[in-house]
Amino acid sequence: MPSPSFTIGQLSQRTGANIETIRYYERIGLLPVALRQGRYRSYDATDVARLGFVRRSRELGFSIKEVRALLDLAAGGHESCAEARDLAAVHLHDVRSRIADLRRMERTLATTVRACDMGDDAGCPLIETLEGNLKVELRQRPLTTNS
Amino acid sequence: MPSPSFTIGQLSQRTGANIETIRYYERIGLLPVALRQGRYRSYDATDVARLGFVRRSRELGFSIKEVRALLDLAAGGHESCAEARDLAAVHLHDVRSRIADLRRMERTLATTVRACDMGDDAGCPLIETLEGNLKVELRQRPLTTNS
DNA sequence: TTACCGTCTGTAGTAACTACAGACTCAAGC
DNA sequence: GCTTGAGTCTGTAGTTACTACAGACGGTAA
Repeated sequence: MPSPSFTIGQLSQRTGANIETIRYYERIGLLPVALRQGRYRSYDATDVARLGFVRRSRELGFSIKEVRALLDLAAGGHESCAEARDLAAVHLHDVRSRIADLRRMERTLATTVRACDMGDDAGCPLIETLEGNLKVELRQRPLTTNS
Repeated sequence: MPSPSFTIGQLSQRTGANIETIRYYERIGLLPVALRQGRYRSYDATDVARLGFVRRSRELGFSIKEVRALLDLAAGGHESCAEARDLAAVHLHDVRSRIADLRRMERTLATTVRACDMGDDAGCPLIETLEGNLKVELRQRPLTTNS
């Protein structure tokens, strides 16, 4: 018996991908051109799996290009594992360096916001930081000076 | 005496912003339309300061729209401090949630890469994770099984 | 029959740059 | 005086990964 088929809206619900995105993936060849029932696209379990794979990859931060590579590797069987692993390792390195960047931002922002809250400054600590008038790491002041 | 003036290339060197970006900022009104010497743009210390402000803001992850607001606040004097602080606080919250997202990615990637390295799996742990065959949080396996 | 929802194609918009093409200017060297 | 090369100019298009329409069509239910 034929596996049940869905409309694009149903595929969207099942995978969480939005409809425009599904059509976009088809356009760029990340998903195969869908079969038609009349002029409406028609999908089955295979499509759900493939789109699920794409979405999970994207959620892990892989780029579309990387997702393409991963799809190829997934089709290639277990010999591809080392390659897939390397792709993930490179990506992991990238994710870690983005985390480091964001943490630097976080520290500076948190420090200046805190300085604003203490509010014993002639000017605005944040603005002054952005103007480059203050060294970005504000020097520690005794909390007793506070208000 | 007039303050010394620079070409766009010199401004670029002084601030680290690239030339195309400087012209882009002018086009979108983030920097004022530059004076000309002949038909070349001409900049001075004021421009260095303003562009420096923009760059530092961008490095802290503020969007162009937010940078515009910060520039207005900086021009507005110290009454704007509370507003600037709030903008930064909202942004800080945003940065923190991006960090949390990336950390989730990091954990999953690190776990799957490690599982690949242990290599006692019939298939490829990464691919299987992406296929949704494994719960994303891989269960811990005793290290003694390794090799 | 009318209303309404879902789907279709095709195009344009988003953010923040970056990368040209092709023309022009200016200073230095011969 | 001429050439060469570096720097600059304008204007447009490309990048990433979608998202948001407009305007037309299809199918179903009251």
